[in-house]
Amino acid sequence: MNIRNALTTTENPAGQANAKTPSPQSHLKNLDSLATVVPCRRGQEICGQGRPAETWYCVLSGAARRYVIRLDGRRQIVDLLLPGDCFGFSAGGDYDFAVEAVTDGTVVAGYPRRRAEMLADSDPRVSREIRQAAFEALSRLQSQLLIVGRITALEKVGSFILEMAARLSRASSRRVALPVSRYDIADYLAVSVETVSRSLTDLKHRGVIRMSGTRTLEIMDRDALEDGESLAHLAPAQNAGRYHDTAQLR
Amino acid sequence: MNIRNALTTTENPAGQANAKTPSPQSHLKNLDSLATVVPCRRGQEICGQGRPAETWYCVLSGAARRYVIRLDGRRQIVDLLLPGDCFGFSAGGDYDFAVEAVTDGTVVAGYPRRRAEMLADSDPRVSREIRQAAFEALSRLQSQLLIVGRITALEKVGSFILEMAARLSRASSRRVALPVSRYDIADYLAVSVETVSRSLTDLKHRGVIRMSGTRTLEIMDRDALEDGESLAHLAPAQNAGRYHDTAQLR
DNA sequence: TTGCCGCCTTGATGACTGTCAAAGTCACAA
DNA sequence: TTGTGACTTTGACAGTCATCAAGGCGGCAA
Repeated sequence: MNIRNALTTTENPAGQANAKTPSPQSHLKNLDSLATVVPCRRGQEICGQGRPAETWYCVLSGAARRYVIRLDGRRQIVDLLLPGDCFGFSAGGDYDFAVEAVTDGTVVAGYPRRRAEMLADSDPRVSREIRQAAFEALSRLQSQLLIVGRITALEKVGSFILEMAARLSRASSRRVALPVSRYDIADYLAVSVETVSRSLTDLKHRGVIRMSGTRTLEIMDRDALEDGESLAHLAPAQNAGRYHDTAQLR
Repeated sequence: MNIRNALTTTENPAGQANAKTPSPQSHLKNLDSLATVVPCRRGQEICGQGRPAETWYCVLSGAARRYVIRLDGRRQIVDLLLPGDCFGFSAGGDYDFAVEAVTDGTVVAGYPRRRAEMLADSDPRVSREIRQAAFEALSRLQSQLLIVGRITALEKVGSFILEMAARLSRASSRRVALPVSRYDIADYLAVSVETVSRSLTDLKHRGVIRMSGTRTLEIMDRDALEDGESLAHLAPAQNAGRYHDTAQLR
C-alpha cells in the first residue's frame, strides 16, 4: 500500500473516528522513503512495552492508544493517537509503554529509527519534522495532564470532550464522534468507567451535550464545558487562588 | 559566567535540592556557543505563558517548575526541572506554560531557538542532542501522568517520593532532599496541600519513610512505596484488572 | 427469533479527599 | 527576645468517587 494512498483513503470501517479526515498535520513526509505502512485490526499491538525502541510511528488513519499497565493490573492510557500523530519516541533504549490500534481501520506508518536518524543527520528538513512531531507529542501529553489534573470527574469528562472536539474536527464543529469506548475514556482520565458514564449522563441532563447513540455527541453549551467551574454544583469558588498565596511566588 | 563553571559550581544556597550534583546528563553541550547563562532568584519567572517561544532552556543547577494557571486560578505544575533537564519546547509559536525558579541558587542556560535550530540544521550532533532532550521531557511528562493518574493520594505521594529519589540521586540512595514545598508537591500531584501533608504523616507513621526536618526524608520501606498496593488499607485488590476484561483488548 | 457477548448505565455504600478553620514550626530581622 | 511571614500540620465535615452488583442495549451468529 502506498503511503499517500493510505493517507487519502483514510476511511474508517468502524465508522466512528475521523469521518472528516482530520488532515494529518504532522505525518513525517520527508521520511516517506523509509515508511512501512501497516494496517491494523482493533486491539492489535503496535509497540510492546519493554521491547527495544527501534521504530518511530505515525498514525495515518483510525486511532491508537498508548498505555502502560501498572503493577496492580490497572491500565493508564498516556496518549490517544489520531491521524497525523506520531509516537514511539523513547529516551531510553526500550519503549516504556505499549501502543495498540483502537479500531479496525487503523493504519500506521513505521519508520526504522536508526535509518530515520541517519536521514535526519543529513537532511535538516527531516530533523525538524521529527523535532516538531516530538514537540506535538509533548503538547498532547501536557494537555492530558491538565485534564487528568482537574478536580471533579465532571470537569475531566468535560475537558476530554473539548479536547476531542478540537482534535477531531478541523473546524470547531459542535459534533463529536468519540473514537473510543467508555473504558478507554476512563483509563485516559484515570477514573472508573462508571464515573465516566455517570458524568456523561449528567452533562446530558444539564443540557450541556446531546447524545446520538453512545459514541456521537453534540456540544450544546461550550462555555459550560470550558471553564468547568460552571459545572460545579455549588458556590463559584470564592477561594480560587488560595494555593498561590504562598505557592505561586516567593 | 562561564557555562562550564555554572555547571561544576552547582551549589545550592537553599541547601536542599542537589547537594550531590545530579550530573546534568542532558545539558546541550554542543550548543554551548549560543548559551546565555542566567542565575535566578527564587520565584523568578523564566518563561511566561503566552509569550513567544523564542528560547530553549536547560537547568544547570537548582530547580524550576513548569506550570499552567487554570481559569479558576488553580495552578498545575506540569514538570519539575532539575539540573540537566531542558524546557521551553513548544509546538506552536508561543509557550503554553510558564516556568519559574524554585530556589535562589537556580541557574539556567538559554539558547535562542532560531539560532539553535540553524545550528541543528548544520550539525547532526546538535540536532540529536535537542531531540534527546525533547524525548526526556516526554518521558518526564509520562512519569508524572502515571503518578497523577494513581488512585489514592497516598500512592501519588509515594510515587512522587520514588520519582524524586530516582532523579535526585545518582545512586539509589535512601535519602531524599525534596527540592520543593508542600504546595509545589500538591500542585504537581493535583491534590490539596493538606492531603500531601497528611499522606506524608501517614507514611511516616507506617514506618515507610522517616523525616528529618520538613524537606529531607529517608526511605525505609521501598517496596511499600513501589507497588502502592501495599499502602491500601484494605483488601489486596482481588479485582485488579477488572478494566481490561473488556478494555484492554477488544 | 433466540442467545451470546461486548459495552454502557444505574443504584447503593463506604472510603477518600477537598475545604474550612486553626494552630504549630522555623528562619530571620528588629 | 519578640514579631512577622512563609510554610506545615491537624481536626472536622461534607461531597465525590471507586467499588460491588445488577440490569439494559445492540449487534451478530446460529
